[in-house]
Amino acid sequence: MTQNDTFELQGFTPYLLNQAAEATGSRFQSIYKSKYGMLRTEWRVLFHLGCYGDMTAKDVCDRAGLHKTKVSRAVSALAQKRFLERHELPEDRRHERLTLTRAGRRAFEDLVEDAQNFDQQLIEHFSEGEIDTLRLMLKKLAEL
Amino acid sequence: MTQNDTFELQGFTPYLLNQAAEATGSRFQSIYKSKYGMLRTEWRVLFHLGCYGDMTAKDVCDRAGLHKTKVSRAVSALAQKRFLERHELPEDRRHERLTLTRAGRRAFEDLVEDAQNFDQQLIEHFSEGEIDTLRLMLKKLAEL
DNA sequence: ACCTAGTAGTTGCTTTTGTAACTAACAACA
DNA sequence: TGTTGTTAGTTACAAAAGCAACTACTAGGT
Repeated sequence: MTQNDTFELQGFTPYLLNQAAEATGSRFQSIYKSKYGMLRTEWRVLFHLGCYGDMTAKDVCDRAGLHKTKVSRAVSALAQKRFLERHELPEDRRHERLTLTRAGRRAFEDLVEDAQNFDQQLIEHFSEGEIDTLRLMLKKLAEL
Repeated sequence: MTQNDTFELQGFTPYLLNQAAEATGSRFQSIYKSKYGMLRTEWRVLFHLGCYGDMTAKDVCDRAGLHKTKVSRAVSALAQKRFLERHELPEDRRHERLTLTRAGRRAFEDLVEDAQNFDQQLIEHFSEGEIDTLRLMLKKLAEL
């Protein structure tokens, strides 16, 4: 436990981001996992559909930055839970429109509440200005 | 693509954190992966030893917030690459002190440079005040 | 009509992670 | 000296992620 080079791991941005994301993400995951047995990717797909309305799997990939196999499997899992339905588009039968079922929408709305409470608990440790800065920076870092 | 509930995914802190961490992390990963064939956990263990000096696997677990199986496998992989050596402690033979070899230290020092350059490129998009705020907030979020 | 190229989504196989059970060692105390 | 409880680290098995090949379909020439 000696040694000290100039480099400080605790100041390395990707490491800090990862630690913060891991800590908050895994805590939040336990909520939707215990309630609905959902994986993180399933949660994401559900929320994309819930927040932005019907779209194809490809749209979800692009918006969320997820690989198509991951989305494909998440969609299958959600379909099996009867949280969404797939409808082939007649104008191009390669695409399928994903739509939340009533049960899917209920789950989404339930989890929105949890998400809001969770986020509230996170951000109440900071000032409004800090939160705004954080959000702005994270968005920028995400698309760099 | 219609529908819009009050909840905004782009404002949900864990989601933003995850996107930013994923984007920066995977970009940086490609560096040490291509150079040394290292996985993320291996990189972390290497950097813990390089930055903070010799310690046991347990110490790494506690400091980095990693599960012991993950660390165990990363240590094995690094040992196989001849980047570290394990020495059983005589006063308690359950523990083993992990020490970087010369090759391990060289790899570490090489990657420190990459990390510094990488971080430089990230933070130059922001003001010093913003960076300070970000680091502080991420640390706080990580240990909440 | 046919050929080529490209796209949405799935499937199969490999690598990585997570979980729980295990081994070996120590500590405290009867 | 046992016995019980605890800890560091490994291993075996199951779940999940990554990658590449595949199917089914559309589009644009010729």
